Amino acid sequence: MTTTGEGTDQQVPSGPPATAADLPAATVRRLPEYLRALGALSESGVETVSSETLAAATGVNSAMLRKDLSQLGASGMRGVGYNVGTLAAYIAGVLGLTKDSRVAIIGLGHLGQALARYPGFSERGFDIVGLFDADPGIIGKDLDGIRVRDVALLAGAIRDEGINIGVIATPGAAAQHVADLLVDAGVTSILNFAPCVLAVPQGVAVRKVDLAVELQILSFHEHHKTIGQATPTRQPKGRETGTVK
Amino acid sequence: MTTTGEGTDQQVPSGPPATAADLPAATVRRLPEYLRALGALSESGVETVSSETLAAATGVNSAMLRKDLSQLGASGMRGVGYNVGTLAAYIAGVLGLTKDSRVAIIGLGHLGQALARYPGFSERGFDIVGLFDADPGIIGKDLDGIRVRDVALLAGAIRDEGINIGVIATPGAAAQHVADLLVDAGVTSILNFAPCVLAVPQGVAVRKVDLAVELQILSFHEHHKTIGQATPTRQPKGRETGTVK
DNA sequence: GTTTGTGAAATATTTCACAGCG
DNA sequence: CGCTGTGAAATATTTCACAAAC
Repeated sequence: MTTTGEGTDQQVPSGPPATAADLPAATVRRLPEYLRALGALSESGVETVSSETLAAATGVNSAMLRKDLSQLGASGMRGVGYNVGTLAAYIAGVLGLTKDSRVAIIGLGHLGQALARYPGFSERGFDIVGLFDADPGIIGKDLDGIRVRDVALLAGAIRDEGINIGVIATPGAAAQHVADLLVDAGVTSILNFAPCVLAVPQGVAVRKVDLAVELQILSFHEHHKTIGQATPTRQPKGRETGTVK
Repeated sequence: MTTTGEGTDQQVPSGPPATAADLPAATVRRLPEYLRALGALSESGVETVSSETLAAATGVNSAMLRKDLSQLGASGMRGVGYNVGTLAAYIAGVLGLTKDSRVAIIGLGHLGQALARYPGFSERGFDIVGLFDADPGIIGKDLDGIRVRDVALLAGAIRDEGINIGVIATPGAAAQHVADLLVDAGVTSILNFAPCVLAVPQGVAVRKVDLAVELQILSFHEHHKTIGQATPTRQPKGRETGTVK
């Protein structure tokens, strides 16, 4: 917490980000994808990867991948490629994954319960340390060793337990109230599954995931099916070997 | 059997989309959001809405909203605004929501089960008609009145039951296989929750939702929260509605 | 008066293409 | 050689600002 400006960012052991403050949003969105693909390569025992191969594994253009990485400050070896382990560690550093985050989930209906038990979170360094709900029928329930607490205890828990990410999985009507609680207690990162737009002060990052929205976008493409369709997301066309190569 | 033609555009009650085939992807992504906000307004008894108000409710710039709508072919009344009901019907028509879609969910671990029970799907016209898994311990289980079937029966069910959207909620290792089954049986719209990139032929729309990716993007913002002086983007706001992208 | 609809400008993002390094 | 790193071109998207319509 000592650094100001940008000159002397403290270096973490194996090659952490020196500059990375204002990456393009589009680049940031792709970093987790690169990281996942690198993890798969690493498990396959691959040591080095070319931008072409890594790009194929993540469904992007290789030039874009190189540009993304160069913007991070990561670098490869010409004629060779990128070192899988080094690059993965570097990206993890940029994403701030070197220290685990502490997550609270608010709202433990079906979706919230599924999120609480989703192994992908803890696997990637997100510790779920608090579960909160307003329904007395759910409070007290134990989910994989974590007891659901009354949402009235949320603010205190955030402060006492170092929670820095809030996941809102309540009905839409309650979401803004929960967001206010989170923000007032100092949380600046919110993942919102409720179908509504949250109002938050500047400096608070909100990401929204609306499952029905995704289906509606698919519905659009289904409805306007013509030959030589459009691209919904970044996806490899034709027929390519899906994952690792 | 992917019927290529669509020759006769079906008539929607109050103003079916005549042109809407190749909208910008960014516009399509926002349509479900507009629709949701319009639904909320409608429930409040509001009859007319200005682009400024609707934009605020969806977190976008009003000029962009107007441009989106004009690209759809929807129109408002100058000096007045847009008719809530008419506009909602129009957008629903463009999205192809006038007929219900039939959805299969494959993979009924915690996430798949939560999706199967998520009320937001049926509320918005997506009928979940098939649940499939490969685990004998889950096959036969009843989830809200729908019995989980063996994934070996998937292809037949797609053809017999008119399933046109597949939701993949399996582990990553099984996802490509399931995608192949879906595509071979004629499904051209896939929502993928597995943490991997799917290879599909042209003409198949895939959207991917990776919950851990969202948290990692938040982690990035959390990690790089410093400064605050750098770029004062116009618009000093105390409390904005928005989403970090 | 208010608010839409839209060209034109401003940004952001992606792709191309190639120089230069190992 | 093969592959990275990157300017420059091509696209896509967002915002501005204002004339026209009600």
